[in-house]
Amino acid sequence: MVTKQVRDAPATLESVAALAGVSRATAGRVLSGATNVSEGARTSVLDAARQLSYVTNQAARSLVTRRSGSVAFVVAEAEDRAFGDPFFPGLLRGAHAEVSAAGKQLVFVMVTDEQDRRQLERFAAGGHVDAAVFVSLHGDDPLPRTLRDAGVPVVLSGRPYRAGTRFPFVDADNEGGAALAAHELVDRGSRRPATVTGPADMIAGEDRLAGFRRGLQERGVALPPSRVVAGDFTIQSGYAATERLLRQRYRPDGVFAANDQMAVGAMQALREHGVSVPGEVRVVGFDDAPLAAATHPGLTTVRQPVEQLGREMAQLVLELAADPAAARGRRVPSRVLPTELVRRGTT
Amino acid sequence: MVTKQVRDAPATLESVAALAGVSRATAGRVLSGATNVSEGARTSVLDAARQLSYVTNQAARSLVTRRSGSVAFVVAEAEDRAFGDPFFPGLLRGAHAEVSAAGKQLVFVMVTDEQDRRQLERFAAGGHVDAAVFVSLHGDDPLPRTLRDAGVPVVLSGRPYRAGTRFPFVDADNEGGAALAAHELVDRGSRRPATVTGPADMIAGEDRLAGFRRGLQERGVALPPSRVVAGDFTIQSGYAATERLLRQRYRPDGVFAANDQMAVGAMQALREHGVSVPGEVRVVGFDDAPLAAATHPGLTTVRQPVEQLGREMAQLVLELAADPAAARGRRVPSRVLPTELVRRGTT
DNA sequence: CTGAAAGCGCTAACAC
DNA sequence: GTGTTAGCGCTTTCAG
Repeated sequence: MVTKQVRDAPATLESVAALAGVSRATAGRVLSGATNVSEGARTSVLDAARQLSYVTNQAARSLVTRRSGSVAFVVAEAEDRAFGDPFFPGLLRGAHAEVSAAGKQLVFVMVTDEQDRRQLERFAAGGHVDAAVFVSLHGDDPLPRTLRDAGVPVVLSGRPYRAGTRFPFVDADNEGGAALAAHELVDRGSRRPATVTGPADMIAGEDRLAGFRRGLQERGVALPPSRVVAGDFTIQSGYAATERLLRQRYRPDGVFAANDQMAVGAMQALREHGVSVPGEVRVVGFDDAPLAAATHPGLTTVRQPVEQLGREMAQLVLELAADPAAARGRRVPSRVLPTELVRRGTT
Repeated sequence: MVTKQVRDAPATLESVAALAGVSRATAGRVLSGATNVSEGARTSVLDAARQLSYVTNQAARSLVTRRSGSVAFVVAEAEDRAFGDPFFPGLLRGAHAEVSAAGKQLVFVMVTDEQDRRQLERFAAGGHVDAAVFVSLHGDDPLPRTLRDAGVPVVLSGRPYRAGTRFPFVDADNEGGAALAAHELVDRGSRRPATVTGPADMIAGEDRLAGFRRGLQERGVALPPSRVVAGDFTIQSGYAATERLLRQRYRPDGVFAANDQMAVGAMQALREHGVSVPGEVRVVGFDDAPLAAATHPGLTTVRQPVEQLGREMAQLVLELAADPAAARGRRVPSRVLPTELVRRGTT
């Protein structure tokens, strides 16, 4: 029968060592996974630890090792845009899985104003995190650089806006995925394809537009400026953009929306104007959000591996934290993950 | 000009005290907000701290105070259901705001399997968190009790499933909100209202059904069993449930869906069957998710203050952590937040 | 009101 | 392989 340890003072390395009949140092070596310990010592320490349900005191360890054992997941968003999208939960989930598997904890940080910023800077400078991943950064935020200068490895989600800032990042292949969408539209018969783009200040949107262009070009189909209309990743903007498209003299017969939300808006507009999908107009989205499977007909879209993106971000930053040399190295070890077309009913 | 402190060894209490010309003890008193310090000492310490950009070493502090300065945000979900809903990000955001305002950090924890469970138990037992809030608990999970028994204050999101488990919780007034929905339907003219319920194992769904019943009763309108159909909070289930409703001999002229997702599914089904909304059938949802504003017409729904729920959870658990006596007290200081009807175009 | 001193529990040299 | 020892930076009695 196991000893109830509920309310007592927690076991310390000292007590474990005593029970195991070894020194504190040896007990410590076993529990922190050092190799140079005899088999006998190892098992008796492990036994003792189990009996006392020993848990290492992270504070004490941190004090001497100067590593906190935690990774910051930073959401930097001025407005609450990031909360509407299906992205953020997946990234969080993936990052958490990886961080947790590494035996570290994920500290969630949201940065909305100047005060938050300063607090995070202090927090990081104080050595409270071993690494940080950044999500949904707007424009050219200086925060990552600040942290990096304070010695904290940083990885960004999404290709950084300015080419000059050499930060490691993890991103989906937006360009390639959009080309896939273009091919699908054309191969299914669209001859006058159009696209609803993302906001100008988001690089993912730009990449998708570029990829769409390339994809059409590869099929020898033109994309006149009149068939490129701007959206902002919301359902409403997809709706409005599509109405604009429908007012044109020569209606498009295919729409690539730069994300699924806008594609849903597009479908609403098409339906309300009595345009059949995919009969008269084909539609392709991007993301493969849960929403995409729930429309009627189901939305053909480009899937990006959201959770995997989160995992890779965490993995990468963990590597950098483990090996500071790599972090300072020339090569920026970014990762671009493949996207794939998910064909449903709108093409 | 401020001294660059970027790469140097971080300032310690010792160095601050030296610069300020006081003892380490006094410096510590100032920086941890004790009152019994002379004005002169206080200002010189504060100055010194600023100059050295001192940040207290949380590890060292924790080691002696035995408090970690962090709060766990625990997502316990067997499947990924919790990730589709608009709920979880709002709760997280609210909780984070409050935790952060209290100068503590939010540690994000996901529990999916037995191993995660054990890890969290150890983590908590090791004193790594001062408190924990639980989100999207299924059925009657033993985890909260385990933590509480380990001395960690716990607050749940949503009324606990079993009445017997006396945990503090924070919840929206599901019952009252659903009654509002019933009133709206009837007051707008529905005489044969129906409802699409949530899954049987989720108390929020039960509460909403009960509230809907009460609301109809208050208006003297009947709800025959044939007009109560089961869903599971997904768009697809709302779609399917509504199709079932439409196959009945006497079609309903109003639908209350227990969440917005199902309401969206319901609207899809109605449209596809050529039924006009709100002309022939009125629809009311629940949650006021972003989606609700994006349908055509806009979805009338019951708003619950999601972010506020998160805030209150954090607030409550922080209070309990600050005052252990309260935590052990008789009274369970749960909080139920009001809901309100948001009228859009579907009624 | 302030200072001196004693640890909190752990790791990392350094001997043996 | 293993034990001894010296702190990591902070809070907290306890004197003064």
